[in-house]
Amino acid sequence: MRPTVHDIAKVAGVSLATVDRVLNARPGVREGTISRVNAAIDTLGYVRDVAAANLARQRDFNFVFVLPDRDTAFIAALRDEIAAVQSHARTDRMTIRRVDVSPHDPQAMVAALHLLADEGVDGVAVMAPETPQTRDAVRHLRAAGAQVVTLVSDIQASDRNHFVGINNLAAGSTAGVLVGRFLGARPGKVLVIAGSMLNRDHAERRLGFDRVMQADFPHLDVLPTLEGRDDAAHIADVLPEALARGDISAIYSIGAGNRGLVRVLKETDAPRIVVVAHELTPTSRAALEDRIFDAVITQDTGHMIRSAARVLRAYAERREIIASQERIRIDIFLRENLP
Amino acid sequence: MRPTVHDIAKVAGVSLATVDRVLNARPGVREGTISRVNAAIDTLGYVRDVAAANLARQRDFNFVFVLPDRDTAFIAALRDEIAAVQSHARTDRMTIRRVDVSPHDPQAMVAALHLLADEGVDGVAVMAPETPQTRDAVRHLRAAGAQVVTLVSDIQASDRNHFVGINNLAAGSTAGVLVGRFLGARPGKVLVIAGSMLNRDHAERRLGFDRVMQADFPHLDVLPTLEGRDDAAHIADVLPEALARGDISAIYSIGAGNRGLVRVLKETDAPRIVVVAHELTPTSRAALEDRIFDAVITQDTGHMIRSAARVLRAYAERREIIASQERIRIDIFLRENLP
DNA sequence: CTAGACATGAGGTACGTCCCTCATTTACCG
DNA sequence: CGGTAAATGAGGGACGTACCTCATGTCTAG
Repeated sequence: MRPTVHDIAKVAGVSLATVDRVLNARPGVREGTISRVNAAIDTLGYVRDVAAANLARQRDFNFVFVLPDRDTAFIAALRDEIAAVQSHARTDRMTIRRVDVSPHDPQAMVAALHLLADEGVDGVAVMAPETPQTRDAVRHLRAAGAQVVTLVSDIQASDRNHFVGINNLAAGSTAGVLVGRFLGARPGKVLVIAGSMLNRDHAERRLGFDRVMQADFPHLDVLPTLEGRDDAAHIADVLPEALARGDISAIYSIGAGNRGLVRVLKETDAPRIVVVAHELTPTSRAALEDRIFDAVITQDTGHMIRSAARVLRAYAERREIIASQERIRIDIFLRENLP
Repeated sequence: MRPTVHDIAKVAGVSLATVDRVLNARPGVREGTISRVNAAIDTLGYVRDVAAANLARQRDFNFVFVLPDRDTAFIAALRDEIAAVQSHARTDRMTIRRVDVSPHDPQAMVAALHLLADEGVDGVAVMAPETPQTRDAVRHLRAAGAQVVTLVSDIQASDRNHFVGINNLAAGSTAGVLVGRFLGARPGKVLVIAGSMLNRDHAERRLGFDRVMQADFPHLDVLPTLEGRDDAAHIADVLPEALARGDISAIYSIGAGNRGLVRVLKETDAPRIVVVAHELTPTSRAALEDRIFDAVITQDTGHMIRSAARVLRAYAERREIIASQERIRIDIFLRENLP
């Protein structure tokens, strides 16, 4: 049988109340007594029964996901996964909400976070650009007692507890290696399409990509970024022109809007182009299956959302997190290993 | 506030005892009453508080991992992850044991499983070859009320609840594409090293590999399997000879013993060979970093062990599993996206 | 020496569910 | 219509922890 608080009390020679004070870091216990209790805890190998604790505490955790209000496939996937977690969360005494914030109004994000802080939520997972304002908003949340996890794109030097996402520099490098090795020895031009270089993750991916290309594939000519605005229609507009300038042997698609890219590639009669893109979505999956894309680099949205929820919960309960479980991998998918 | 059993009783107009009988499928309730209670459950959106339930039930789940007693890096990794889960399991009212079974004695595995069945464990995760005997042993476990999950290598047509592992045919195909595309257009010979073709997962990988090579890279010449017995020393013995026969431009290492492969490759003065191997271990990771290996195809051991534990728990508690969370991916790691 | 602060003990209630007992009502059968 | 079995009600103790109150003991400053 697992030891209980009663056993600790007996072994330490104190009353239940004192054990409770020590366990929950309540004031009014002498140093010496504290260590006596802790010694008893160690010898017994006591671990608090979290289920019973939460039951007694009548604790219902209140977590909120704050996402930009865009309609890319990636955001849609995140929303779906949040919905999935929501339904299972109730079993586990937590309530999860989602707040969508306009990506165009920088003030909106800060206002939303402040609102949540005042509301007294237990934790927030936020996907937001890194600005001095968002940084302060995160600090404010933390000061209000909320746990904060940054999602997809980190907000450094804020007080966030944890970042859920990938190293985008490494992701860009990975894309570079795939493009370089899939092309082989023949020289050629590489077109890079990104949403916007103001976007931190896009800029980092580009940087990682360029580094690898310069170091390992100097025979390839990487063209300046084509800004696709993460918008399929816009990409479909401007891409044909870029392709017409000729000799493009590979495309690296950093951001969203792959539907536009696929449409153009399907219509072009140019020779086979190596394509590496980001995020596994219905579009990119179909493109892999049709051999229009050669590889997709992605982060598992389901894993990210579940990880964010787990981490918020762990911090709220002051439990340790399992680092390896919460590490988001840079997944590479080819046609053959699609999940 | 979440609805409780009391609320159900009120809404359904029955007593607490009846609600309890319905909830726990105890006999002695009329059909009509059952549906009245269920209707109340639906309208209230009641979900059982699993924590409270387990607390009351004084339930402590007893799960066992049964692994072959080999000392490959892969098995070692599994053991480590089991140890990690063990320590966190206590928090969650479960006890996890590990049983190591000789891989050489086919009877030993069956005996071990029968023992566990008689012992009355709540669930077993088993990594065992697929034989009529193991199949029967699994059936016996299930009949004894235990949940069973097969690990790494499936035992089909047994009664197992779930399989935790990857599709090895697809893994082999993935390896094939990587080898083929990394080599480019130039012809050459491809050496395949496996543990033993009697091993189902190895055979499947080989099959997937061959299919892709034939279909997509007919200019490459795939040599017959070199049996490495999953043993580094043996591989180091026989590999130099195979290489000396000349013109090997790629190696696909299906099984264990990569330490031997790395040792030989480090000493050889042959031109750069493309190497794709399985399982991310300290050896293969170092080989990637040293550019001796080009890609490693792997299944996340941590994910697998945690998934097995979660699935056993879910079945034991009769809860639903989240399919996407339990799907084990075929991970591709290059030097650039190492975790 | 004593007031007051601090440390500790003793005991209780609550959380939501499970599971038990015993009494009572309802339904059905002959 | 009585008798019997099945269905239901009423109530309570238990699980392990949190948190509350009140009483008592101990120390220290003035």
